[in-house]
Amino acid sequence: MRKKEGNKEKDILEAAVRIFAEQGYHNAKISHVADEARVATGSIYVYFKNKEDILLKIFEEIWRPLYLELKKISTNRKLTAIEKIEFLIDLVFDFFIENPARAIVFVNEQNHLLKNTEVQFTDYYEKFMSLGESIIKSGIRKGAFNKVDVVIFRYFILGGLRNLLNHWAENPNDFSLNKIRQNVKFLLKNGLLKK
Amino acid sequence: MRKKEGNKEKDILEAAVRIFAEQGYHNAKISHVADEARVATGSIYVYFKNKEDILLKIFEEIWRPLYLELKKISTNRKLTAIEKIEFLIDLVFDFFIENPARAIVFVNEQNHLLKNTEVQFTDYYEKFMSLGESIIKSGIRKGAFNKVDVVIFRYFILGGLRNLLNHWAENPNDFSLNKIRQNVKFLLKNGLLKK
Amino acid sequence: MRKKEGNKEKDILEAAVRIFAEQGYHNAKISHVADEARVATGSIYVYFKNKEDILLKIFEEIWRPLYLELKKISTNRKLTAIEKIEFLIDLVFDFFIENPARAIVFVNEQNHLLKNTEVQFTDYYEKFMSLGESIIKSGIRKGAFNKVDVVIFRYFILGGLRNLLNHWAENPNDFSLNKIRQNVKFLLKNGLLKK
Amino acid sequence: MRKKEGNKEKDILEAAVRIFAEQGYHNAKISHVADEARVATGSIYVYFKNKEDILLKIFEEIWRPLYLELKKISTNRKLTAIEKIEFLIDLVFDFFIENPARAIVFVNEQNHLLKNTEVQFTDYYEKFMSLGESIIKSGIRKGAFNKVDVVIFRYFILGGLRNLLNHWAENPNDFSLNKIRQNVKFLLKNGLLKK
DNA sequence: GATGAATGAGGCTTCATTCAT
DNA sequence: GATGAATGAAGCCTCATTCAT
Repeated sequence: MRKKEGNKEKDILEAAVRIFAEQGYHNAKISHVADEARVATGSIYVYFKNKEDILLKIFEEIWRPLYLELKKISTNRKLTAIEKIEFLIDLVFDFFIENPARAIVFVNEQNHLLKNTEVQFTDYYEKFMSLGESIIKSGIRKGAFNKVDVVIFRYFILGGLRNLLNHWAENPNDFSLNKIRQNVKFLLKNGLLKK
Repeated sequence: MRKKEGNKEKDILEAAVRIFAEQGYHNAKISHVADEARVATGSIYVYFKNKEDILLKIFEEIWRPLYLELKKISTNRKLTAIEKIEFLIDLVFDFFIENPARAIVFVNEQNHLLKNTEVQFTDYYEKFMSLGESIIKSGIRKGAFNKVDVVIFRYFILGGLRNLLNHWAENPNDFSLNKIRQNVKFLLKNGLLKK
Repeated sequence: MRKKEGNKEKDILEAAVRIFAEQGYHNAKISHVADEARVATGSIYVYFKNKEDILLKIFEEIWRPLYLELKKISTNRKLTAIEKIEFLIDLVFDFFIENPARAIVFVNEQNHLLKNTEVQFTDYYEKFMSLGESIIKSGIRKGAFNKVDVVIFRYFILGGLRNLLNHWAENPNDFSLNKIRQNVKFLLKNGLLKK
Repeated sequence: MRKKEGNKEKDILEAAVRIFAEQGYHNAKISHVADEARVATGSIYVYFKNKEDILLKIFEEIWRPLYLELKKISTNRKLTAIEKIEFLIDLVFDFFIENPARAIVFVNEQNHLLKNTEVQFTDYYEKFMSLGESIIKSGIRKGAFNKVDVVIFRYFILGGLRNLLNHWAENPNDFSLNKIRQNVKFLLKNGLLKK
């Protein structure tokens, strides 16, 4: 019996991230992804149902580890709410810093997928977001945070991070991710106005 | 003298915003846009070079008025930096509130266009952003604002706004735009931490 | 406005009959049909939903006229049952004699279509068959015909005709259609056994 | 000496008959046949040159036994011509009654194969047909049968039988094969007209 | 022989764009 | 300018066949 040669599924997924980041999902050609993964076109369909399925799996691979890590943070009783938020930000930055192409795909393609009601977007996304919300809520309850609307806050902060990650990933030399990280944390904590 | 009946160019542009918002630029069909605009498919090409050109014009119609309005605000000597920032936020919200579909297109399709080096994205975008930056810079110089990195700040705030606008436009009943507006202003000014 | 040039739908249908007859439906390529019809590949899809739709329309064009003609025959009060049967046979022969390729498609592709429960096969087929059955039934009732099972008879006679038509269409020189016609009529009337 | 366990070739052939009958040869997938035969896809190609070869072997398995049996009948000096014809019909019915799926494949796929000049269709088919013809001829010579054209007769009768077998195999409850058998024999002998 | 992962040629279909009227 | 029929390049996907184990 012919054995699996290496890990083609992983190869394809990683190639797809690179190609989708470079050209955008809709402009990317399956045959190009196959080339990048050093695999025959048909092999893609051994591992994935269709083009969209690749994208779905990419997002699964984004939100599953992010959720699992955030869960550890959120259940850590030694951390205050603000520390948890800071760790959350670190988590996101660290995750994408190791694979900027993934950041670009994340930023540019998630909305289309979420809008497409035909497909089942990974559950881990909503789980991650809920966990984030509950951290904020607990901070508010304990009197540490201002009384912001958590849902609004979550979309705001995620949108801000996404945009920064995107611009960093597209132009890594414009500013270091650590500088971004510090600024975001500062802004989140203190706002723009000098006290 | 007989004017063009009904201004087909405007009809097409508005139809395209609705269709692109609904289905996404890449999934939208020109023939569908034509139907929505109650115009023949071929007529699209009388007014636009190609499909991408429609999108480009849509963004021109977004950033030109935004820039022109922001210019008025930024040159108003009676306003403080923080007031200008608040007006900027109001400006963006007011602009999209009257046309949520435009918000969705703005959020989802700008990155692809910016990345495409073949096309000349509207200058007004960069002009708008520069103006925003200079307002921040001036606020910092005058000691009113904390010393944040203005470029980082601009991407962060724009990303946050975009994401909120998108979610509001897709689910207008989840939260009122005025509530969003207040929360964003508060967050920007004071941050999350209670003083 | 660009007007329809000639009758492309008819051209395509006729080309498809020829190509499907020559190569079989499954081996036939749409691009080949387009070439044969002197039409661009894409034009096929202006007139037909997909490849199968062409086949469906071909059968519509077979059974509709056959049914309409048989209706005239069956309602003609001057004809006896056996005369009607003879006319029915003539009808089928005359119909295919003018387009042998149509006979081949009819013979070879109808079963696949009938089996495919996804598609709606033309109603005229069943209508035609019912009319044929009722002619036999009336002949039996009037004592002119032997008491055969009409459903069995209908499948038997149609199968026999189909097979003859097919072999004639594939090898028109082996025997003349008129000789076939005479033999079939004789067999149907008198059977094999000499009295 | 160790025999091949379970006779894979036979398993594949029988599985193929079932699958081809269900879905048609062209829609049937080799991998599906392999599943049905509980064999790996690759094993198919150990026993058969390609997909078409399976079909060819199926027809070999149809016409060889039919021919061999008909030979016994035709050389039996105790039988009259009409008895031989009746036995021929019984032979065909008995053969397919034990495997209706085979009847469906026989009906639907033989023409495509016969048309394909690349492949060598089983000799037994022509031998069977010749034998049938010679029975008729002898009946005519001896004055027992009407003077029909034997070639026309053979195509007619075979087509009729095929069509009946097909409809019976697809809808076994519509009519019993024995009833069909009686009707066919009666029709063949006496024809439609009452004497 | 047996396996099933891997292959890649090929075909259907889509749809932005063109063009004759 | 306006139309919408016509075009044809291009891409996703299928699946018979191969081949390394």
